[in-house]
Amino acid sequence: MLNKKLQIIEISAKLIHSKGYEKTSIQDILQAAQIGKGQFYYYFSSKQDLGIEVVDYCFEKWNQRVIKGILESEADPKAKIEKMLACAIDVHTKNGSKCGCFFGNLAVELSEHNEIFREKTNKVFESWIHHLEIVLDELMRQEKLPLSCDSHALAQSIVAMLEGGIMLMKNRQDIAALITVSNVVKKMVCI
Amino acid sequence: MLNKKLQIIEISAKLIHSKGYEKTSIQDILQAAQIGKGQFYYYFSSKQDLGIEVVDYCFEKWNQRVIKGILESEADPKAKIEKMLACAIDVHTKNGSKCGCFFGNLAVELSEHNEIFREKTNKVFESWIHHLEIVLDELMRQEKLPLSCDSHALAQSIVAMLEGGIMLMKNRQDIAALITVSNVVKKMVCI
DNA sequence: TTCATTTTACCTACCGGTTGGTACAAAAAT
DNA sequence: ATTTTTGTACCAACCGGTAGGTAAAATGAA
Repeated sequence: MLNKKLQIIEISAKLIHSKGYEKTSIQDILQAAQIGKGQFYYYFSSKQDLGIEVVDYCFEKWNQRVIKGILESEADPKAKIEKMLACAIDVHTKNGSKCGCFFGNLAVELSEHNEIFREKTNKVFESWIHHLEIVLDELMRQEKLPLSCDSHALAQSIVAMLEGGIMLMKNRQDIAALITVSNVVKKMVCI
Repeated sequence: MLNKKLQIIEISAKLIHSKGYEKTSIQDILQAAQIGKGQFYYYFSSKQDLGIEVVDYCFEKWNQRVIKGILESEADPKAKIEKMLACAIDVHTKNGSKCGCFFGNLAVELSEHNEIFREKTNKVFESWIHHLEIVLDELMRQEKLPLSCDSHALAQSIVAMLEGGIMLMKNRQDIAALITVSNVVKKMVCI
């Protein structure tokens, strides 16, 4: 039953998001998913194998929601950026402002010592920056921005600002930190 | 010998910075510091006790260098911000662009589940934002900034940008990511 | 259809290794 | 002689992973 496997992945994603990859033990997953060890190792060959499937699954979900659903949609560039910011605030409000960014957490935890996870998280941010850059180009064509810098540097800085803002939010356990930087982003792009 | 204790703290700081708090085992520390377990537990009552002393030590070092040495110095506000950015780039260049921010890493790893470390890392960022805000106020008095927003929001956003930039740098293992956002920060404050 | 065989799906018990931490004696310094 | 310092042996708990077995379902031959 492939449904069961997906359920294990979704439960593992929540645990890894909250506790981190290394601190999430297989025992934690077995207990949360109410399964035995045999079932786990029937679907996944190792903990790392599960981790990779979890990251791929979350990337796909995020890609559908943010890239396809917002940045590549047929809306006005200003509206796209506003939607993107609102989406981030919405997600982290629902998470109680305390577990941070799934990909950012993994990038910080693993990228120095695990090349596979480093590449996977890196692709998320590269994709985000790339698609945001395209939207910024659209925006620049219809309006002059106060900051005269190339769109790639600006896109990268906005992503950095949001990721840093999410980190401050997690550290302070207060969504206000993210809202504050979100508003500064809006001013940077004249919204 | 208090010198030995300090040496253990410094070695532990490097290990924790690179591997994270949880993944740094006491065995790792014993091996790196060439000491026995008895000596370790003579100086520290527990791993968390060591961790607290390490964070306090690093906070003091960082405070001397960045807060006292740069942001509270008698220089021009523009020069202070430039020094601060150059300092960050210098530190992470020396670290090979791959271990990230000591406090940011700990904030991401621990702040959801360990209140003591959460408060300690939070104080670092609050202090940083506070002192940067004062410098931005100085700057605003002598020059109009392109972004019309209150200095606290701007200070918080700049810290977020740098922390996010450091994360992207770590994830990409390339100092260029931090340099890019650093240059955008300069443009935001008219340097 | 019926029976034998294989495959799928899953569980329990256990493995070697590592974790943070303790007990205690030996050694060194005072 | 006594206090400070340090090495060694050990502990229970936990880690990821494996071995070996079981029950059900799918498959094939008669």
